[in-house]
Amino acid sequence: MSEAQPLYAKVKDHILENIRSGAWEAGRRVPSENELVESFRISRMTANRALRELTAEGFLSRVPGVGTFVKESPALSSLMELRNIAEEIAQRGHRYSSRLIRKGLVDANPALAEEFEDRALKQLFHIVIVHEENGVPVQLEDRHVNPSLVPDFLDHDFTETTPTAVLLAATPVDELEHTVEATLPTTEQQRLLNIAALEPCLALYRRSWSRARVATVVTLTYPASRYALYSRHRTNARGTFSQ
Amino acid sequence: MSEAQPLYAKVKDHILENIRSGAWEAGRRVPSENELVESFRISRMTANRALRELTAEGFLSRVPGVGTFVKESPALSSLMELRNIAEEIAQRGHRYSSRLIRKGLVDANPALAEEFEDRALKQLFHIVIVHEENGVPVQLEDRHVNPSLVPDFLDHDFTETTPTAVLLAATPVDELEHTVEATLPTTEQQRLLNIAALEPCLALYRRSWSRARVATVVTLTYPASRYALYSRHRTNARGTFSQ
DNA sequence: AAGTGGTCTAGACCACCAG
DNA sequence: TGGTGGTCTAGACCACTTT
Repeated sequence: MSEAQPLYAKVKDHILENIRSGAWEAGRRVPSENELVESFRISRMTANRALRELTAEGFLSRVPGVGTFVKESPALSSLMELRNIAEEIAQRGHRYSSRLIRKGLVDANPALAEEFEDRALKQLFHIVIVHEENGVPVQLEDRHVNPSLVPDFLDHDFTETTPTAVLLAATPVDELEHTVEATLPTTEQQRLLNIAALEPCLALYRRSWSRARVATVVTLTYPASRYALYSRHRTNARGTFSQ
Repeated sequence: MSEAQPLYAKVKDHILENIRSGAWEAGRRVPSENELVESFRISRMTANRALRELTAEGFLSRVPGVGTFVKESPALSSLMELRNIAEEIAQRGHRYSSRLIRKGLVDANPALAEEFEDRALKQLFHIVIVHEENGVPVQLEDRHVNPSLVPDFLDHDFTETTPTAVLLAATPVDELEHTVEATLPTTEQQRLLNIAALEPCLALYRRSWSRARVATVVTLTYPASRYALYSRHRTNARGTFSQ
């Protein structure tokens, strides 16, 4: 299980662990480069790389001549919350159901290995599920999961628990990437979602990272007539908008 | 003007300049670390840092044993941020242009008054703009603006400054609402965006509040083939996700 | 003066890929 | 076999801040 890990990555993990666990609160000073050199028995360049990358990633801030500090974690905006579709539908007072279309192990190909940022990846879990609201298909979920991060993924019966719930319980989500596109459905999608060929769809593509590795890649397809993505949120007090 | 610049930054700038200018197209091999060592008279670690950072920033991709290459820059728009589309396009090294279709004062109707949460609203600013990337329409902006919040809105010439930039400069953004839908284009949209009737589009509807009042309501229409919405963010260190 | 981060060097070893 | 990227070291000089 435990891959050979570069030294700078070990240092980063150690620091992140302390931040995530709450042991090091925002504003707290983290070990200096020289202190890391001693405690990890590494060169200063390696310690520097760990602190520099964590700074670039937004976890730390550095002040020359003073030290390195845990940064306030910015309020997360909510357009793309990881909502559990079953709960979302239940919240609207409707009946949730699902149909499991595919569930199994598939061989990786170069494109999938690239998506998972892991050349060595040989096999992946793959599931396809249709989620229904009052019996009407509203979402087609096509998901690949990294077996090394969630080895027991296929043990679940996804009629009772959604894949999202399983994954959230199994691994922390450190980072999310979303892409939203408009598409016309493939013939298979038309069949599974029971829609016309000219019904436009929203395709939400999402990658989730856990501990610096891609845990799952999913494409969610929504018929336009039955679903829209929505969010509303207050902006952060500092008004931090790009430009 | 010319600040003292670290060596790795000079190397990064040199490479970015070549990418932005189009001299180095996507897929093209960039100089190897050893080649940079020779041409810039730097150490390999410095060359490595430049290439590694540009890779982390999404400009390059590296393949061990093979080389470093200019990455495709897909047209992607951040969902979460209020990005200025002109800067976004410029950032990709492409040419931004726009066509002003409509600009003026319109009477409010009940639906608009409802959207602006202000029954007393009598008139509104209205603009329609087509934004182009390398001369190709990529976004249709249909925007209403609350005159009481941005009285001088129409004084601007939107060929030089985008409406987003004008609004961000004029009022703080306190709250945002987004809805994303997939649509098929109306005939007018087909004409303005120069797309086929069967080209699906993303419709991003956004309301912005400033000081508890709706400042602007905008619908941004993107042809699916030319644009996707994109966001990537780190989750809060404490892992605060809904559900 | 001592400690901090910011940068840089000139080597090194390794895994990987190509011809 | 030679080139590539990936990592690491043990030094170094600098500007800066704190004591």
